[in-house]
Amino acid sequence: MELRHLRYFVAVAEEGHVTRAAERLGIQQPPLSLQIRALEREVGAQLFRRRPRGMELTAAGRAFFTDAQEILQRVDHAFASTRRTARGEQGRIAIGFTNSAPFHPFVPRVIRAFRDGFPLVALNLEESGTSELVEALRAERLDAVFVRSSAPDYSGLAVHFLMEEKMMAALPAGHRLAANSGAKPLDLAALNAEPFVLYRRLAGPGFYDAIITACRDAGFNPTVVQEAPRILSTLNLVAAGLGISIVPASLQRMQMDGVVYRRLKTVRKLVAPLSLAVRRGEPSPAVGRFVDLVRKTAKAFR
Amino acid sequence: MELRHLRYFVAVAEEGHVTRAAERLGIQQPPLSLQIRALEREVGAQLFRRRPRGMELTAAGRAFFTDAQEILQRVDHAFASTRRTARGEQGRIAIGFTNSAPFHPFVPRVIRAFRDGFPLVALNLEESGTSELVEALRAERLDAVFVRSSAPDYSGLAVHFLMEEKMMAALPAGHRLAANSGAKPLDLAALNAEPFVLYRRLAGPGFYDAIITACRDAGFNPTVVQEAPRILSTLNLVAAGLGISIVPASLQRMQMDGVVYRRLKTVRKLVAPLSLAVRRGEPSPAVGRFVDLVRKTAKAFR
DNA sequence: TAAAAATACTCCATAGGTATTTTAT
DNA sequence: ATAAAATACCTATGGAGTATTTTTA
Repeated sequence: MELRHLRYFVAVAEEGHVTRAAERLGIQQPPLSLQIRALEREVGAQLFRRRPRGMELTAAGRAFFTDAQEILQRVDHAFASTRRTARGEQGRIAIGFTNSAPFHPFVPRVIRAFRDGFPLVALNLEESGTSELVEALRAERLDAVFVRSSAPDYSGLAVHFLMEEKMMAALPAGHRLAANSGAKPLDLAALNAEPFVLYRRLAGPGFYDAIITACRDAGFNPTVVQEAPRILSTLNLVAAGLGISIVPASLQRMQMDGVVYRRLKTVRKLVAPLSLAVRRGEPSPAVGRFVDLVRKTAKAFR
Repeated sequence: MELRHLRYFVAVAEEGHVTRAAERLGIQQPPLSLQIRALEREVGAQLFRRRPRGMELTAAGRAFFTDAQEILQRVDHAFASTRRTARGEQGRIAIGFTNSAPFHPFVPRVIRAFRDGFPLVALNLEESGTSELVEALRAERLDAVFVRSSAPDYSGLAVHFLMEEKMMAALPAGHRLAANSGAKPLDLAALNAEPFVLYRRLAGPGFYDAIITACRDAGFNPTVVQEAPRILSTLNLVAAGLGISIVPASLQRMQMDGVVYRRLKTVRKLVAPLSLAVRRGEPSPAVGRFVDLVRKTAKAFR
């Protein structure tokens, strides 16, 4: 049995005449009659009662008619759905974020833009530490990951740099250096004797190492009094007066009581990059669309 | 596109190799390759990524795979379902009963037997007056009707006689004729002066006319003091002492307080037939099965 | 280099066309 | 008598077979 038989059968059932159905199908009556009889033979049941003025569905024919219509409809649906998937307009993408990424205004904005542009692509969003995300990406549990480190082990992955932002000093309110916060940028060396609260090294080695290196370049070895598991915890600890920290500028959006931000003199490498990592090789169309949109939006954002 | 393409596609997707799939399908590799490419061309999307060691589904291919499997499964289902319908093992039958029919023990028994024998045939059961039932049967709202009249207007219908039962006198408890109820059959002429309560003529002309005729043959014109809309109402009125009635023997099953039954001397035509009416012409297979079972069971029942 | 898919061709089964007959009211 | 399906026969498209080449890890 072939779909042709279903198409022919439906036409005859709807028209009630082999001749009229043949006309509609663009073929002649005799071959259509033969195909219908072949179908009946294969199904093993009479589908039509031959009347002198046309064809009438039997009970079995009515049952088959319902199914045949559904099958043909499903075929059309499968074609359309597959084409959409190939164009990247339909599917499912799993996206990961490091804990600090969602605070950058670009990230929620671009996710929203993708949702609007590709409403048939289902998004799975997951927040975790950089190393877990990269592992999940390699294991194909995630398709794209927003990371903020400049260079962990990205082998086998394609990392698209999106943008970077300055780092700022986060000081407890009332700290001596917080006094003239509107003033000129702070010299890193001025933090020389301060106790540091930093985002834990294991979860995201990028920031931690960059800060330590920058301090050493500025001539001192910072005292890290505590590591925090999440970037927000870092600010909570600063607010509690345990020490100072250095965080991406976008964290200013968090108007957190008890924390004052102060610009830092530009130092090479002491920046917070934002990148999008995907697996190397041909991505699924939907992932391709996502990467394209993220890169295009990032270019416009800068 | 034809089902062949779906069958071939599923085989290649499942095997991961054109060569192995061709083997499984019993054809050669080159034509299978061609069919797969033709399918891709018609869908308008690459379904496989050609690897040096086999074929790998693309995202679009995975989407199509799910649909293709469902479609093929549905085709199998349609065939099986249609065959069952043709054999009368599946479908829907609407059956009607006159008000008095369900009291005959044969009726619930045969319905139960059909349910057990043909569990995939859905039954719609409806109880109504004979004329309404016959009209519904002609209008194809019903497929088979249990009737109890011997001869209303059955033109265009096939009426299968199933069995008949005696009529009995239903007397109020304490009635003078109810005294020796275990005694010999009552002569109809003995009811000569009694007030009669009868099942209304409009709903079921059969009983009414048969009783009147029988009484006249016995030499008197019965006084009908009330007509009841349902056979059970008749018994309620008898129990209330309004009069006596003549009802099918199966009504004895209703052990109704205040009603005593008494056998009648056999009188020609004063019997309660039970018949099954269907439309003339070729019935649907399920209806055919039903009629066959009812007639066969009735023969055994007699 | 080796396994697998693609290409080039040949063949024939069968879908479809043409002409005519049969059927049922 | 007539409308419609069935039958008979013919044609040719395209699915499948055989032999060979190309591809890529």
